[in-house]
Amino acid sequence: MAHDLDTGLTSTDPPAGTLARKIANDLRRNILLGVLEPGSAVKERDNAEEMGVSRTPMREAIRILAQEGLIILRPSRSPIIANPSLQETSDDLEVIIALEVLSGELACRNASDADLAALVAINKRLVAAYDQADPLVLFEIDMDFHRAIALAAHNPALARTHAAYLGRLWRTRFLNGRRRRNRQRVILQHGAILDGLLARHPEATGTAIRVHLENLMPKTREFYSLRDDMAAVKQPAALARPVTDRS
Amino acid sequence: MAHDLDTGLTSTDPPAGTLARKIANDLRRNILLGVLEPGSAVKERDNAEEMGVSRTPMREAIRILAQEGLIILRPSRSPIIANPSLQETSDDLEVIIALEVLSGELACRNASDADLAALVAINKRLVAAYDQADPLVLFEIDMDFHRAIALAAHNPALARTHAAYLGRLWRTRFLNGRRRRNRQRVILQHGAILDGLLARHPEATGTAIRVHLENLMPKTREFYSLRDDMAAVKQPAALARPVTDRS
DNA sequence: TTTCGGGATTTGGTATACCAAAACTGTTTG
DNA sequence: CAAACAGTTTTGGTATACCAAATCCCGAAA
Repeated sequence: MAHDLDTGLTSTDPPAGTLARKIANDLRRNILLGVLEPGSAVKERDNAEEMGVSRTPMREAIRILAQEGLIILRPSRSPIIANPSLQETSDDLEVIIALEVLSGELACRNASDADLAALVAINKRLVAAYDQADPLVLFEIDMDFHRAIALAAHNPALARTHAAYLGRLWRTRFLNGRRRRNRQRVILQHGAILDGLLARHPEATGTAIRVHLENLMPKTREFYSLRDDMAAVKQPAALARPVTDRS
Repeated sequence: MAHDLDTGLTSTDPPAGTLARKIANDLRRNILLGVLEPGSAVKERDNAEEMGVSRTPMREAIRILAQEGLIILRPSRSPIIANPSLQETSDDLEVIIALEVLSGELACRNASDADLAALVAINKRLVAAYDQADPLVLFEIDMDFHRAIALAAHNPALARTHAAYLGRLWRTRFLNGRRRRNRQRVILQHGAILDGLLARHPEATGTAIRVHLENLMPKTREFYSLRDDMAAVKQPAALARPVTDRS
């Protein structure tokens, strides 16, 4: 199960086990890992032939990824790998904060002992991997933690929506590069969230989640400005392009 | 534009103007109005032939509606019109409350004068239609109001997600029957929301929205128990089925 | 009468073929 | 030399054909 990367399990939508599903998972992995360049076209004909499948399931796979926000569909033009701007990313962040705070509050009311045990176990994994594992592993544990919170709320719709946002944000964070600083802080903040949940204290839990996620906002900004700086090769600001690089 | 009923405009996902889109809009209208019985099967072959189109766009339309939550896809079985249980509906309600409170708070910061003017105009329409219009018109104005709040937040992702939940909840409310009581209260509560927005006071706005939407919770419960009672023809409670009527 | 089995049928999943619109290219023309 | 143009190509949208799994139905056996 290591390195699964299947972040988009929307239970309702496309029947599992179908070819379209497999293609979608495959494409998603390549998108998340950056194998497929953001902004590049996804031509259903070429990709289908390349993978040895027909256009129909490939087409459906593209739609699945589109609804997850990883691919942008354009009228009468090739779909392209999404390349979210800073604005879009912080928009997503705002939404996921609200969703996850709600999850935390609901989890205080609805979580089963098994749910909480799972949270504790994930946290243990994170601490254990503190200073040895590679960043990708840490990232996945981090994702698991947040996913588990949404699951513990026992609201399937919420979990589904949350998972979609988590996937998009995770991809952005991953592609922007992962830093090994601040691990200590992440562990502390996860601990605070866990404390709130174990005490079944909605306000404390919500606050802890909010604090934790709001940390990502300046970090994301930092990543983007870093990227822009690299693109501008430290040229004077007068030459800088506007922040949004998408039409 | 009267009676449009196209609640599912997800800008990203499926290119507008395509046949699949038109079919989806058509199907959605029939589902929302109850022409298509909840729980009934949607056979892509039959429906396609009936509408004089091929299976491919019909298939895609079904997927669109599935992702909106109006149709449930099952492995190797015909998709069926969603028939949300009370539990699922209140789950959706919990989520939309969080989304719309966030929208209101963001709107206090981001709304343009035009956005606020639009809100005021919609509210005026509602007051004007107070005691004359048929319930469907009122319903649409109500939807427009909430949609406009999400739009005023200037967060496209939020607006998209909010619209999806609004569509599902609206359908449930509509199918459960619309009452003409409490119009006065709705108008007052919309007014309170509007006041908060015009004052750009996030807390007041958020609270007003929360109060307004939390009203729906007991009302929804009432509708469902009424429905169950009708199904049981007022028989002794011992014969009542469990609340969830879906597998 | 009930139950079990097998074949016909229904249905979604997949592959392929066709079409029209948009994009591209190389040329022509002012 | 630049801009416009026409033919070709590329590409997504749609229709149709084929396949396999699940279902359904009916008859035979206990």
